Amino acid sequence: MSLPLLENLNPEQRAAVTLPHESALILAGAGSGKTRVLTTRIVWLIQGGQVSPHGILAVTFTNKAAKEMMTRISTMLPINTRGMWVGTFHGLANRLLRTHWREAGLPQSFQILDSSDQLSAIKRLMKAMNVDTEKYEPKKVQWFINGHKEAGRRARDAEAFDEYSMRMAELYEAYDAQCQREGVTDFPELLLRSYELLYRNEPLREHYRDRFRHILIDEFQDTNTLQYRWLKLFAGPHTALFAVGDDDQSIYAFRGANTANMAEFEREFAHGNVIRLEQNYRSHGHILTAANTLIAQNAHRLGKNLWTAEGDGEPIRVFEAYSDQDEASFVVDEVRTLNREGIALSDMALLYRSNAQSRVLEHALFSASVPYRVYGGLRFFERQEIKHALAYLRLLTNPEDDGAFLRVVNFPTRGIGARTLEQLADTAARSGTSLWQAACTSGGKVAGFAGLIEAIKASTRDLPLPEAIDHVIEASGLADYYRADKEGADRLENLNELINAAALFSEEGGLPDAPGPDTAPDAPVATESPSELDRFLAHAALEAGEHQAGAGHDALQLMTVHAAKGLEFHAVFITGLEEGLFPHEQSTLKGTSANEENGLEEERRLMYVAITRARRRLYLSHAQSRMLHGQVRYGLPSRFLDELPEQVLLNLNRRDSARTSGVQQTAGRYGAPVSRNPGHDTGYKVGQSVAHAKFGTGIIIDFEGRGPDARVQVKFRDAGTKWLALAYARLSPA
DNA sequence: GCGTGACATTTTTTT
DNA sequence: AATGTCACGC
Repeated sequence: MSLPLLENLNPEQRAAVTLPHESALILAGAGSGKTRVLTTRIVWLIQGGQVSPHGILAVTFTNKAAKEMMTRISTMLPINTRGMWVGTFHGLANRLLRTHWREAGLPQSFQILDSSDQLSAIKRLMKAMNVDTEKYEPKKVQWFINGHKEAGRRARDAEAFDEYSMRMAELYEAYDAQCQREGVTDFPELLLRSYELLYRNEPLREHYRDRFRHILIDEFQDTNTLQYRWLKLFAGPHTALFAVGDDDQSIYAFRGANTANMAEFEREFAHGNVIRLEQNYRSHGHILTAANTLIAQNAHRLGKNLWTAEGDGEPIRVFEAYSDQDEASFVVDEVRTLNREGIALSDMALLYRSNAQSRVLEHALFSASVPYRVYGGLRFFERQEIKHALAYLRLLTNPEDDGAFLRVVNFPTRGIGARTLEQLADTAARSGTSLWQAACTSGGKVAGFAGLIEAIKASTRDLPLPEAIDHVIEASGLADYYRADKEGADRLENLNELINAAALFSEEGGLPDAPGPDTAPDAPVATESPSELDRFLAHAALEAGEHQAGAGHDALQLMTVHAAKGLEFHAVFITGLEEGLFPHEQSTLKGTSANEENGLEEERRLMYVAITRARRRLYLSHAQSRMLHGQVRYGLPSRFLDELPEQVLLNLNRRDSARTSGVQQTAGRYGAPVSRNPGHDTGYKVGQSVAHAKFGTGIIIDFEGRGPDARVQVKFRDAGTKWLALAYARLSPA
């Protein structure tokens, strides 16, 4: 078969695309055309008549990736792709549960809690159970529950060996009971519940196994235990699994991703059917060399080495700033220069390890009037006014939802306080009903609220979705509340935006997360399709919304390294390359030495991801001092800088001789003054890098005494923090 | 019942 | 620095 489809593929890519009907593992390095191979394979399978769109299941991790895949497929394949199941794990699980809600033991209008809803639900539960939240932190409980769910364990399967874990398991069980009572699920529950559904229901399982001939999984290295088992349930004797992944880009182990799934998949399914995509089409040579050298220091790898047909390109620029502000000014200068040379701002990325670092950078960019856009942070559907509006909607469709009830019963304030609610909760608990039902039989202000909800329900029954939402916002008093608030203009605008989002959702038919009416014939069991409101609410929970304004303008891209995965830019700045920040201290400090090692390796993979985002130019910067949690902290250069081959680096500081010899210098080249304690003529100052014969390199973080008594506190990179007497410790400037 | 001020607490992120 | 939580007083 000679298809134009395959023309621009290299031999490995072509081999992957045209694999026979067998399971295979594709080890695809950064920039090796992974998404292209995946989508081209789907198109190739359908075009060649090997499978109908109906027989394809394609799974991704993010909505963005799912959309991207869908778009690419439909441009290559001008046929109806409706029957194809393409989506995120959670989106597909939701689709399954909406179709088979009865068999899954859920109410038809079950709602989905996001992380913060889940945390409130846990706090509420713990309060009702009189659990000491000092001893059992709600966050830890959440972590415990989700961790077990993601490993496929219900409360009764949770390991409980001491008082603490037994109590945790009890809470887990009670939490699940509460969710069931209220008709809500959380994110991991979607997966676990649909897993159990297919596991127990053989006819249903056989139906889907027979249907899906080809299952394709993107970013396989990010799958957790439950997701892998979920996939395996779908794999019948006639199913070919096509897993694409890169173990070197696994950066979500901290939340349960299990890289071992790749090795296991190779053993269980691929049977040596492994294709490596190692040619990188993205970056120039020096950048790849740096990435390869860095990642080679990880012990646990499947092994892979990227190469490029391009030349070496430019060296990697390394810059040491005096302070975080100095670093920010440096970035601003370089960005402007590149922009003047014709590089679009949107083709440059400013990366950092943690969100807190963006503040200083934003400030500098704002002062210099460089347009920028920050990714991450608060998402659209997570804003409080949106959550309030959604809670009203949830209550309309699912009155058992106590969480939604509590969120809005007194917002805007209706004089229903803690005391009243306590009594209401008592009544509900005694009769074993929901707060809503208790409210319907009570009097006073609570009855007023119940009447309000009933009235809204009646008047929105026959309205189209956007108008119904509009009515809810007005009738609930939300609109008036924010109109009265002098800082409520933005919130009102967002509420309007919610109506727009609903209108858009209606137009598009609500795909791909929820099944439209067209998918009902797929099901072996007849079922009513969910209401548009239910589908919209699921959409809101599952796709928190990269729904941000200003996407069309040329702006510098700011984001965490995590958020940058899958993207590429002409120029990339990786900032804050300091010990403790990147690698982050939290990732290496906790737990056993094995955990520490794993933590460090994950940080290194994170650095690998960051480096491989760059096509042509890469900047690495670190600062000697940085404001963190309101205090100045002194940090050593990240060990990752030492792990890069020197011949591909260009030290920008050396061009400025004043910087290296300038012991007296107290201001960075870019103007930000750095405060330093006078060293009392000892030749040492706070913030200075020093070397010790035994402890290695470190940085002076404090100073006390003078003359022969002078002592310095040094934070060593590897040996911890120590006080040293200058008269005895043989320190030397480093 | 509700608003205000003192207090502690800070990873990374998607769904 | 900034944000959320909690206790207290009106």
